[in-house]
Amino acid sequence: METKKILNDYKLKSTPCRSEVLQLLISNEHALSHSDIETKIDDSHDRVTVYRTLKSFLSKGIIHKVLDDEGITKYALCHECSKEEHHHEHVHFKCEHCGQTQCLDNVKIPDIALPQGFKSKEKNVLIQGLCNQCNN
Amino acid sequence: METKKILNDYKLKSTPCRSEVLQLLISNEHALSHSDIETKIDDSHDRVTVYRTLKSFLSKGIIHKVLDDEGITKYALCHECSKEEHHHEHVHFKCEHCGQTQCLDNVKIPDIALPQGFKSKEKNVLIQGLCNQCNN
DNA sequence: CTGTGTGCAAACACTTTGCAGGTGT
DNA sequence: ACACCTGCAAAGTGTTTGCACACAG
Repeated sequence: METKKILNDYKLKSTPCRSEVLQLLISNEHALSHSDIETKIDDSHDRVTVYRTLKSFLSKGIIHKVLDDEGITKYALCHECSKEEHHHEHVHFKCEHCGQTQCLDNVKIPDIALPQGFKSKEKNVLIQGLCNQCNN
Repeated sequence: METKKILNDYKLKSTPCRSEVLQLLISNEHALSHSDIETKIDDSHDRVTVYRTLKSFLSKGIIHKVLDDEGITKYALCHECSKEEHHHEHVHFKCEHCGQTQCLDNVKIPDIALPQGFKSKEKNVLIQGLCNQCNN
């Protein structure tokens, strides 16, 4: 059980709901919304429990939030983060054909010069277009 | 009445609610959420009417959506758009101290190279940090 | 055994829709 | 006069909270 080990690592108790949600996020290359997750896991898990599961994953840094262009909150694994250090300076991409959102972990956000007086602490980039599956 | 002229230009009937919302957006340099707007205009206007007003402004290209880091939808005037042509390739900035979100119209989004097969059509950048008012 | 996670019910926030009546041009 | 805008009521969706019970370590 890979998920059990991960949960232990992050000091979260291993429970069926957490394992299932985590497994889903691990095996899925796209960011998933709460409702995506709800429909893909076992019905027996309550909607509220899934919310709380995601919240606990977020607070431990196992996953991060991805906002798409319509403000829909999605979640994806933190591939580049260790427990101690977090990097989210990668680009998110939403395909307008298939609707899927993904992290382009290898595409870093360039520096952007701001006007006098502004101080940048965090950057978030969402690109929309056609993904490599839909662009033919 | 500047607002009346603008509404006419965009082929929208001039009504009290539209004028008031438009005036508010014109005189405000920050992006405003629906609830910001609701509290700042005359109580007599129904919440629903404000939603519809914003939707009509959006569809005519008078304003554009700005999403902040928490997925809150805000609205700001299109300074750079004409009726025919729309540019939104500027950076949005949210100050983590005062909470205000604004368009940095002069800060263009740099080109970002995507992996093989991806095609970019629209880019959206949100930077968080301290604005020129709060950074001292 | 103890603290944490879960399920259920309910509340809350945000946004949309249908309809009847009112208003701008 | 007519099309369009508005207000009200209601419903849909997404998310949070309180509480009693269940379960993992």
